[in-house]
Amino acid sequence: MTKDERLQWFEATLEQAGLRRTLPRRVLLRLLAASETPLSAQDIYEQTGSDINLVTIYRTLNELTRLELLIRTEFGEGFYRYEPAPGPSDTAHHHHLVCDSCGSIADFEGCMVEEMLTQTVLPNNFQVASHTLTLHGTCERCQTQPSSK
Amino acid sequence: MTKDERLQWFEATLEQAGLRRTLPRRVLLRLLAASETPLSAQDIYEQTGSDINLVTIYRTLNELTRLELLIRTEFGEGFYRYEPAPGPSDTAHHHHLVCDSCGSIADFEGCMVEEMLTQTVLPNNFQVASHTLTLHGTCERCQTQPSSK
DNA sequence: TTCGGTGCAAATACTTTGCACCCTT
DNA sequence: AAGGGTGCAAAGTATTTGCACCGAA
Repeated sequence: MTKDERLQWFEATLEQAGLRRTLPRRVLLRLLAASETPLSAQDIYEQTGSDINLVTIYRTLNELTRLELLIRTEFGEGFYRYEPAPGPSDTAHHHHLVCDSCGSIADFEGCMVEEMLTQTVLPNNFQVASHTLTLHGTCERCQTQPSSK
Repeated sequence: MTKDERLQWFEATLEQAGLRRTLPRRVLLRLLAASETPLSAQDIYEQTGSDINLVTIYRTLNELTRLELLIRTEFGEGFYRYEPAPGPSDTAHHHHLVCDSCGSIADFEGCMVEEMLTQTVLPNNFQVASHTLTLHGTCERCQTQPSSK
């Protein structure tokens, strides 16, 4: 999925939900799509130079998450981080590696949870819709020169 | 691991950490060990009939988590839940099924993430120490009679 | 023109901290 | 006796809500 396709999908989804194409929404989507790692509300606020009200950022993040344009995850820091959803033709979602030493968050592709579940018996016929997998450990940099960030 | 073995492990760990065996700590460990699902600080506060100060509960939960006697997890509710750690002879940890309809949280055994990782290439030689896996979806009850709790 | 959207101020929810007193070791 | 532990009050973060004004359709 290219950056353009992604933006078009965003716009289309907003439209068919009867939502307006406003500046804050576009800015947020652009920022999140360009980011290497999931961003917090505070991160976004700072990256916009405080031009968009923090309350608006929270409201927008909630709205876009409700529309499933964003994914919300908590990495043990005490607040949520957001990133763009994989998209409608979901085939390649990813998960995250969290370094417990420096706090860095990296993506990792090649999730095999789906395959794993075909070999697993779930209690009470639970119907799985999605899943979250986060690996904790130590990143390469922290393995040699501990701490910091 | 029997309930008695678990309690002994708790006491021993407290002792060798130089921590005192106090009423709040015992009560918390007992409550958590007896619970079917992970409990929040508020849950525990209510289950003790408000006998133990909420601040003490938070402090105790942090302390026991630091000692790795408890596992802390966020299930998308906006607060943390705690449950007893698998124990030193960790062989069978478990993960959770969260019903997005009623919010119920159930355990599920038979995690195969470890095996999965042997077949996965992680970026930058990331060294995995632990992982969190949560399945979201619909529980059996909610598949027939939606909503409520 | 019409609602939905935004900003500001204030409120909430969860969690942590400071300090004096208490109790396990 | 001594130092860690607890309770109470207050503070700190993260996030939400009420309301008047603004602006996209």
